[in-house]
Amino acid sequence: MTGYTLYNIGNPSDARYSPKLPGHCKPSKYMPELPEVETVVRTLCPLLVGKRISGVRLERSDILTPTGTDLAGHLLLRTVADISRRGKRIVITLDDGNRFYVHLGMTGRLTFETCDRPIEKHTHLILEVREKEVESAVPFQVRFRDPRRFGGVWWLGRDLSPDDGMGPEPLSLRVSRLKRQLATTGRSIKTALLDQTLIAGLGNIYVDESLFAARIHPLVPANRLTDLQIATLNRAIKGILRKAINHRGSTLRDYRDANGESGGFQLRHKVYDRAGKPCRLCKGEIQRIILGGRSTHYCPNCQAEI
DNA sequence: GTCCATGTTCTTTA
DNA sequence: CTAAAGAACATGGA
Repeated sequence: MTGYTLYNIGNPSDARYSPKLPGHCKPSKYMPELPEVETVVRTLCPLLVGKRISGVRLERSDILTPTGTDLAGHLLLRTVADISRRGKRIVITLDDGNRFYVHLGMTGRLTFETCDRPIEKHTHLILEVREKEVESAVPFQVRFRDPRRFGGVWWLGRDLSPDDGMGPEPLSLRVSRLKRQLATTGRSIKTALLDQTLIAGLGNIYVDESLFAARIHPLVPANRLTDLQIATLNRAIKGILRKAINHRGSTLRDYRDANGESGGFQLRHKVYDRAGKPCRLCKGEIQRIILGGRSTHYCPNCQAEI
């Protein structure tokens, strides 16, 4: 049985596939915004859909909401029918119609691995999956690991919806809807775009990049944008997200997705994490300010104040 | 020891 | 009352 190469789970010569040695485990910085979550969903989909869940290990019960849900009872011997994304949520649908979602928070990872790989610290949930119809099929594991535990697993069942509390999806957002959403608040456009109830999926990186692409200053009140600015912003958000997804997300340091591949969009960041560096358009100096408690990067020259 | 970090939610303030 | 600002959550890297 050649399960390793069959499922293309990564290059065995990659450091990730060697046993971890003390001091040899490099730190990784994971950036789970919409493009990274989309990349995880796309890589997991062909590996997981159609497989049967043959084992469930919840190492930390407090990452599960509602606490005390009988996850093993619900998942064991069920088949994964679908994996999709809603905002930053990874939604998994079972063959009996029950659903749950995983949120990666700041440091969460959802990976597909062989069972013999060492289990890293802060691994909170392990699902063992096998090919459905094959007798004695090689088992694999889906592991949820999250050092800071801002992420977790939410059980939805058949009645709750992953749309709950989520604004519209930016990739299919009409200008009229964006205008209606932004009209509801006088907060800065930067803060408004981070609000998942107004628009789903954007995080600190892609808000900064989108505002730069639209040449809008982050401090402009959301409800004071002109119609032209809103139309430009809508196009900018879609363009930035599409490009980031095409590059499999943004990787700083040595992040790899579930297939062992890194993202590449960080090389195309125009403002994020570039404070003090020259603007790629005008050569002016990229500024960094704190807005809503988060670092915010922009070019004062390209992004005019109001 | 210090400061900083991708996200969300609860609490405090205006 | 509501909207907005701020703190909190937990861990690890620089």
